Amino acid sequence: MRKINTRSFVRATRWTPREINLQILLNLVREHEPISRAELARRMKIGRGMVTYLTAELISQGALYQGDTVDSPRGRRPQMLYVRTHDRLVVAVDVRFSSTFIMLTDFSGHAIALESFDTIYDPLALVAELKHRVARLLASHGEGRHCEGLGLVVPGMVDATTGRVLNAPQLGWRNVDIRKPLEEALGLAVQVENAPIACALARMWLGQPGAAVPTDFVYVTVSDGIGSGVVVNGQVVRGQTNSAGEFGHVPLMDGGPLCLCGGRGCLEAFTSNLATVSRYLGADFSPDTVRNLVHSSNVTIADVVTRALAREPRAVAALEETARHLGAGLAVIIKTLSPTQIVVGGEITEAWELLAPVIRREISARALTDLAAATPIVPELATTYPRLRGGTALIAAPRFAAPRIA
Amino acid sequence: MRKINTRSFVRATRWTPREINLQILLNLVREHEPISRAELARRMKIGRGMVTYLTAELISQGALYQGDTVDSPRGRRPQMLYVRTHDRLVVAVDVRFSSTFIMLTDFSGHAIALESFDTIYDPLALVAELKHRVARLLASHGEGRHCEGLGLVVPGMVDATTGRVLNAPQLGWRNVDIRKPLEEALGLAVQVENAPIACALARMWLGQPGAAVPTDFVYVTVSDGIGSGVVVNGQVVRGQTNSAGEFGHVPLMDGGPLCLCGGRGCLEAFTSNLATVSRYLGADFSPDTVRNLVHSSNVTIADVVTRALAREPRAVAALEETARHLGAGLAVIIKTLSPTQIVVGGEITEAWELLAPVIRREISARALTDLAAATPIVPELATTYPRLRGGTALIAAPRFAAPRIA
DNA sequence: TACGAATGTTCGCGCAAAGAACAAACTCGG
DNA sequence: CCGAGTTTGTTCTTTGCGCGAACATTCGTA
Repeated sequence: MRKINTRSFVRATRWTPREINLQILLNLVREHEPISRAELARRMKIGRGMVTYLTAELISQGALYQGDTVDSPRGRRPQMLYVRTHDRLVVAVDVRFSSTFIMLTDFSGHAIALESFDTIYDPLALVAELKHRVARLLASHGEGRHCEGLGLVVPGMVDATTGRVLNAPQLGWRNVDIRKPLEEALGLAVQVENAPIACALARMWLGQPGAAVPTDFVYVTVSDGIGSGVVVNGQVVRGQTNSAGEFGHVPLMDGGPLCLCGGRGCLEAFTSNLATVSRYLGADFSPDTVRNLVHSSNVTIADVVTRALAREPRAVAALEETARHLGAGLAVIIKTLSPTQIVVGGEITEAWELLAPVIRREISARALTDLAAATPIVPELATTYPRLRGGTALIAAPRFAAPRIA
Repeated sequence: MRKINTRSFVRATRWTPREINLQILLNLVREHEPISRAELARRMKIGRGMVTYLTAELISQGALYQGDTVDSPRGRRPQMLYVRTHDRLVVAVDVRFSSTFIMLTDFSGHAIALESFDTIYDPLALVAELKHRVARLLASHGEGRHCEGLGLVVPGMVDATTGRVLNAPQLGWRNVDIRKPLEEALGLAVQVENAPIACALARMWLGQPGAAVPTDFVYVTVSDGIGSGVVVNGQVVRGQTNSAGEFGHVPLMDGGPLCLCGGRGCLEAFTSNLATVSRYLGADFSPDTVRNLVHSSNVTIADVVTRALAREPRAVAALEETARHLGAGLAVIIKTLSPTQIVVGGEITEAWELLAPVIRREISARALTDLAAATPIVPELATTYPRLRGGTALIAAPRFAAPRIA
């Protein structure tokens, strides 16, 4: 039951049903390909004539293509339909503190080429570098296929409608309009998004076909900070000021270590990679000293994970302590949003076998009901490049989204 | 951007645009009544002919009626349209621990009659009592007007689709199907809903016309427990198991008083009315002893509020301490959901002048940004019967909601 | 080779959106 | 008092799409 916003509504026209049914059909093909027109007619409960009509439109738009006919037990052999993905390209860009990754993918998120370079913090210089590299990538690997856009994933708060980066402390960006210069330099449609939200979008839109696709879940990223992408009713929750989902700064205790946000006892102060590494080094977490300490010690979170997997006691203890607090934080998410699952991303997921039992124990101890305690907690390994998949999703998803009506 | 659920979608038919535009038109009349056809045509950007056509349909359905013509500076005088509310009735029922309230209202939520009786905990006996009272109310105050349904508001978890009360500890109900027996006994459509969610729905659907209607907000109720109704993108968030919004059991500190949920340091253990009264009485909060203590002392939350308003130091201190923790709890809501406003309901709102500055101070100290710190916190006084308005909204809202498409 | 069965296409009907034309009802100025 | 101008509301025609029925196609099988 949704309320109609009378200040900003979309009226239905004569073409609205067509628009809606085209989109439904496209999504059915996406999730059941290969699929015949007759099967689509059955699933949509419309006549086969209508399906012919709609598919013709989608094929002429280049959204679908028709494969070969296929054997069937009796009767005319059906002609299978597919979503056109392999010859539509997307450039996904992941800007991180140290490195920037560029991946050329097809429309379903399959990687075609990947490269990286040291992150350039000046926005315009970054645009120039990207222009050069994207052109080279498309020339060498594009094979003349059409590029549909570029998805830029940024570690910070983004106004998705304008593509303006509101605040990305790791890059030193505040109120930077990166979309317009990028679009002008590249001649491509550009979408900019916050990293955890992009990861959540990839999960929702580029999941394995056939797998149950969650429409109510939370994606939690554990890296230098704790970020999250919240999806409710199949839509991302942004909140008033694009600042929804700041579970990282939910306090787990009064007092506790000082956090970068100025508060005390924040989830992030216990579970960020900085916190985990400094715990491993035997230091208390305090924002002023920790960065230097961690940097000078030359120990990274990857090292701690590796040593924990080799069962080095101090590393195991540091990670288990992180898991303990993370479990407490996830319990808060479960209580407030009751998602069907929580996805956890970040380097520490490599040691999931160590973390999972601790996290599960903490959640069970805190959950209000057995069902809530059983909420699946799913790791997403960094080796699958979730942020780059997110970049692809930024461009691909709008082509499959429900039209906005009423 | 919403994902289409291919397992459960609604295909558009030839009549879909009509359905959508009828609903948009109805909502425009609702928020701008009295309004002429010509003005509607301008707002919807359709021809006046279309409006005549659509309004004729809505008038024949009994959703709108046409008032008198009205003066205009020049040209033909417009005929004003109104939503038909005064001769469509709704019964709202608020089942609470001690008393049950029944209110007969019109479709816009205006009270026609109100009565109450001691709550009957046996579901079937309650149904029988309601049958008797509703029949009497309609006979004495109905004046032959049609009753469109009954909205039942319950202090507990409800599966809104089936109308089953999953768990209402105050009533001792677990898995009680109250809707079907009520519908059969009364011959009326019945909707059952959790109290804070119903309050949120009333806020969204029965707000003053003209006022900016929030589509992203949280309604927090402070009574024996802390409940909440969360609205995102104009839709209620229910979560996996109808257990979203349990902000009452978010821990504010490690350790702290034991809560009824078994946890420690829950928001509810600091800010429920039980906690406030026991604090006033000088007792620590612990679930076993507190109920007896509060009961035997004969001091109610209303007494504490009254004494605080008379500036009795102990009462003021008890309430300010409650406000301090409530502010910390609301800060968590702001961080996680970033709503455009938070509405606070419950007896303690009578002393809002004492609470507001403390709550605001606590939020400011914890908020991540200035904008977040400025999130409006709005009290809703119990004298406006928010739960009964919620009951009306349960029946009225579906008639105005956007049709589910795609 | 005829028949049944399934897929895919074509065609005609009916309904609603869209917009133009028309009717109605008022003000104002001569 | 009457006509021009203006705004509202209705009616009528055109257009396009959903929808179902009929038709064409292509297979297996008797």
